[in-house]
Amino acid sequence: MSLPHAILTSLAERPGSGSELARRFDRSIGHFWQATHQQIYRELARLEASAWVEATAVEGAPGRKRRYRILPAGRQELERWTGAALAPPAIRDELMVRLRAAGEVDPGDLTHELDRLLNHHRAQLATYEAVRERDFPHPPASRTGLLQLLVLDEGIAFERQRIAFCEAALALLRNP
Amino acid sequence: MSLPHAILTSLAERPGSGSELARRFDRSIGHFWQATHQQIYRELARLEASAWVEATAVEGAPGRKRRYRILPAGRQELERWTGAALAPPAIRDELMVRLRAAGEVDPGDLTHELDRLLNHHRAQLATYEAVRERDFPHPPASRTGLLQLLVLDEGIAFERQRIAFCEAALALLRNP
DNA sequence: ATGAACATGTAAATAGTTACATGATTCA
DNA sequence: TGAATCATGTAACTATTTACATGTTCAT
Repeated sequence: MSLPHAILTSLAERPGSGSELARRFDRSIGHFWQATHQQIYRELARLEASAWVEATAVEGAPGRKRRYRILPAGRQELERWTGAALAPPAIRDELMVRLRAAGEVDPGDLTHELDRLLNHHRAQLATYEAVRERDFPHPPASRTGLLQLLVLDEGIAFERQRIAFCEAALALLRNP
Repeated sequence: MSLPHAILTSLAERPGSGSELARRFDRSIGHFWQATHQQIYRELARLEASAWVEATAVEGAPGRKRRYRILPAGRQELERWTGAALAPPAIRDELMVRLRAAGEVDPGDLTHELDRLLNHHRAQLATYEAVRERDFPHPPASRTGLLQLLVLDEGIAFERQRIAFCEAALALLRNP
């Protein structure tokens, strides 16, 4: 389970409130580890109970906004986890199951859904490419930047692969 | 949640007992939707309660083995699901979170773990390629076969991408 | 002062994981 | 006959999702 460490990483990059983290997740690390705001708030409470982060109330903000910062113990935990045993990914790919099912029964409206999925992946690819142009116009000099770019490029490669796959599946389903 | 439909698909391809399904998952559809034997038994009980599958006791087998078969209502449900709305994948990729973390703290033994992961993906790729040579020496003629091959080739593409990614990450972490 | 937007949180349901238990057959 | 193996299952726990609730500030 990577959520607590994804949050610690995000807070190590920059302190922030729960809602800010939720938005940051939507744009950044959440592309690789999704989380709802409920998950994030619950996890922040746990991280605070473990004394890995601390929170201070933010005056003059709507709601009862709290700003979280990572503590030295939290950074130490993040470092421990970074080098800890790494399991192979637990793959759960609904699309592949669907296509195997489509080999056994009539696929019905699956081509329509594949079209929608194709649009989603094209949009995601465009988003990643825009982020790349904006944040990495030149090769980064720091190790941090190089790692961020490596991960971003993997996102780009993933979306391209998905697009090609959806196109191939559509071609196959449309030519019986 | 695709598990019930992954099981229905597997039973549509061929009837079998819970333990046989668990083994079949390990070799086939489970590469895209993992499940433990406990999950499979629980789900089979649900599918039986929904009258989508039926079970008959197998005489002269160890334990109290039961053979499951898909029923017409189950095939109909599988068909409905195949064309139903398809959500974009919920990505949870621990490796990417690790590498982002490695940009913020000392990566410690991460290179060692990356090496182990690299071996895993190379082995997985070899497995897929062996399956491909064994089961698809010639282009399949049936739609079912074409879809199975499409999915298998996506698995191969995924493993290749992972291997390239692990190698790039290792190169980056080793050259500071 | 009131409604809109924001920030945080509670509660319940579902899904997945881990550890352990039980019954039946096979084989030394 | 008893240990090993196989097949099925129970129980407890953790993680994730979905729906809803509450309090605060800001702009009208």
